[in-house]
Amino acid sequence: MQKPSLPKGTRDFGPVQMARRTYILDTIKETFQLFGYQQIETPAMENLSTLTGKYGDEGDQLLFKILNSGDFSKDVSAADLEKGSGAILNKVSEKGLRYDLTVPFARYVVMNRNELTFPFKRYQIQPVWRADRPQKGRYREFYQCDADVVGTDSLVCEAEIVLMIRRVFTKLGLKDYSIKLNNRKILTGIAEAIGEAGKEGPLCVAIDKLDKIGWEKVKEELLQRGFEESSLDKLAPLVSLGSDFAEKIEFLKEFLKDSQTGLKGVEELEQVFGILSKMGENLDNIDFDIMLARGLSYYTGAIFEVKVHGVSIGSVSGGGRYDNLTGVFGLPGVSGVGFSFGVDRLYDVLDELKAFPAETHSGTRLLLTYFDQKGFEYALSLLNLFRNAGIKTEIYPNQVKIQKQFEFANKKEIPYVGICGEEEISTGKISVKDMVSGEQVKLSIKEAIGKIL
RNA sequence: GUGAUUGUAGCUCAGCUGGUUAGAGCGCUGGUUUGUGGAUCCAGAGGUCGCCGGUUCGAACCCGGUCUUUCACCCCA
Repeated sequence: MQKPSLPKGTRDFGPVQMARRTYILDTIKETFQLFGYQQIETPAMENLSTLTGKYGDEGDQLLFKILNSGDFSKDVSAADLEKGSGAILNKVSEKGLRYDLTVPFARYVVMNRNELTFPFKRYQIQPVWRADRPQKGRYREFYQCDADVVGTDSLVCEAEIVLMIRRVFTKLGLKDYSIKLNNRKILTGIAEAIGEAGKEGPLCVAIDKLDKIGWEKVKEELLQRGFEESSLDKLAPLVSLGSDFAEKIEFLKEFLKDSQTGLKGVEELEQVFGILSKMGENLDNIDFDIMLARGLSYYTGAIFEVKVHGVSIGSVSGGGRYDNLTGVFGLPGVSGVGFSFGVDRLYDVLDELKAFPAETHSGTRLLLTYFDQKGFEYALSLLNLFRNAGIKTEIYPNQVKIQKQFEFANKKEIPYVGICGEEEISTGKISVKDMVSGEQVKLSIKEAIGKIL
């Protein structure tokens, strides 16, 4: 007999964890629906050709590939083996597990373009898999909760994303967090303004580490990546910018005055704020972070990232605007914007903050107990009466000592125990014991239902 | 993928520089209570010391490999 174990980076979820996960998921789901998003699901596996090349070289490495069924090595020659794993991959595997929900969604939109009504708002809550090295808040199997709208470039969508994030966080009782907001065009503009046009990619990667490693180290890294000393001097004033919104915007308008794209980015951001204020909303929890980058290369406009303060978990949500997501699948010119909640990380955050509400009354309310065969049969006859009244009721299935049955109720934190003995049977009643207070009263079935409901 | 780190009873951990039958708390099982749980008391069960191999008279402890945990880098929810 071998000891069973789980694959690296995967977890089981017990009853308590599942109750908490559904609490988070229901909150998110309800919010998405409130904003008019419709749910879809896509298969766990996609054709490898759908997935590869969408996440960069790093991403391709992290894809879980599925071995072909049957004799998977029949097409592999000795010469292929010589060339290494790259040469045999497409001969042994043609499917892979989904890496995120955005790419499968893009595929879905392209395949169903004639049936969909645009702008199309969909949400999707499913697990994704990454062959990453597990760490705190990082798993190989985890859930994403995506909401995207495609077929419109309206900035109302951006504003609504902010509102959805805020609503979910409020419902979950989280107050100390910030929705970091930036615009890819501003980053492009900054690269242009400092004389390093087109290099916003490496610029972002390095600058993203500012909090962690400091300006000096960031400078070092940028020099290594081929940035000019003079460019970095121009960049310096941005790094030390204050936190005031208006101040930042004014500064950027001046700083980016020669960059069409950059100014467009600033304008878009202002518009999002404008829409929020027309909706009667404030800018609470919003943090315009000029240095927010985010890795995914397909973002072209707004970018979001949400961090909860005072916890060791990384970002719990992120997203952005993409102008041409479906282009690779042959449908160009479809703009979209979307974001995603990481349930597993939200769980870790709530856990760390001890912010889960006390156990809800989702479990059994009443356990019917008895002493002997007669009582057992009496209890059986009562089961449906309680259940039909809407009370979650169970009976201890094996005839054991009544102590056992009480212990069972105690461990499962069942609040009421109904006792079926001689006296109760002869009077057609039931003794109901409140397991918290210890009080016990003999009641008619009707009265019992009234008490427990 | 690179560099570290962890692994002893169901859980949390002891186990001194390698030396005889590996311990504790909690939990679990049974009893104290033959119509009653959560508290007390009594008794008991449970471990191939992650796995494989090596060094040694002798390994939980030393060495190598492997898996797993956690962490940094990379990247990300």
